[in-house]
Amino acid sequence: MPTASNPRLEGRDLAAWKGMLRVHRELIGALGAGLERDYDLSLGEYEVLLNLADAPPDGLRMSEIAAELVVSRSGLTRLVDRLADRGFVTRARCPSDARGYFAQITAAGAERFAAARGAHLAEVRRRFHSQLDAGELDSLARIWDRLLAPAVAKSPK
Amino acid sequence: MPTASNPRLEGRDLAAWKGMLRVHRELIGALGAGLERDYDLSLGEYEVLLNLADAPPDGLRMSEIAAELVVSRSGLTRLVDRLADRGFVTRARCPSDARGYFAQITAAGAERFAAARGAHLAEVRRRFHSQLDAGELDSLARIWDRLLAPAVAKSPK
DNA sequence: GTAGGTTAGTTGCTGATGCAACTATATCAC
DNA sequence: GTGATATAGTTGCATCAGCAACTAACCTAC
Repeated sequence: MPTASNPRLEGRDLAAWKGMLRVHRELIGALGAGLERDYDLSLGEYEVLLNLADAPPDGLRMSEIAAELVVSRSGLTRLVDRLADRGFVTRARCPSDARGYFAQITAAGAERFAAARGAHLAEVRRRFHSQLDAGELDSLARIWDRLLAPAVAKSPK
Repeated sequence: MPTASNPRLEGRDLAAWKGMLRVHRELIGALGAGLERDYDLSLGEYEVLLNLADAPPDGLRMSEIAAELVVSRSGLTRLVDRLADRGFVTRARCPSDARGYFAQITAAGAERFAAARGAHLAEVRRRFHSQLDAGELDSLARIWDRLLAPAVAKSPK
């Protein structure tokens, strides 16, 4: 029972929190390493390609992708730079807003992504989904939903 | 229903997985920013101090801390370097193994950590625990436990 | 139509992280 | 004991990410 003088996390509170940090790091580490090793893609690059592969043919605005990946705009600029240098995406000016760009996946990008997707998702399923039952997956979905809902309820400044 | 030709994640599988990635990034981002802003500690530095504050007086071996934080040994070396430069930890040779060091928290480190802990945990509770009920926290604890158990069952080489 | 403020995206810079290589020590086989 | 191998920790290097500052374009008020 936490108090002002003993704010420590304990028992299930501790396990629920610390477990997420640990599981996330281990899974991300392992999945990223596999993707890098077998397909020469970082997890960030994979996620950009994933979003673009499912996007309308015009592609997606830079900011949309940044928001989806939860990375800074500058981070996304360089992520897309790297993908563009390798010929996996291209940028197209946005006709309705001259400040903006669409990022679009290229044939080469789609091909690389298609190659990586199967193995990556198999690994995600092996390490994550296959360890859990349907009820647990439902719980998780509900929990994430709950935690994301108040995402805008920022800390009091 | 995923198949070899359609490996896509859908429905609750997608929500359970993607939600973790998103929640983790948002929480870590917000919590790290708060800690940095108010106490000039990165999350990694906070976690090192947390582990040392709860450790026996001799401190902890570098490798133990690295394993606990799930960071590389080189990453931990520099994390401890930074904390040592600021006077928050010291290194002591390990008497029983001349290759090793103990990292120990100093009075200044303990003081800084004590100052940060309350606010940080309040924020963790506000953003995480307080959004969930007891059953959900139990579910999470069980889920992380399940996912960490086979941590050593590495991908087939 | 123009001034003020806002938004999209990029760039300079700095800090953090991991891998691979290295040093020093420990351990095991014999 | 001695040589081969493994482990603890650090360092060089390259990569990656964010913040703050910048440019260009948009938008609103008047």
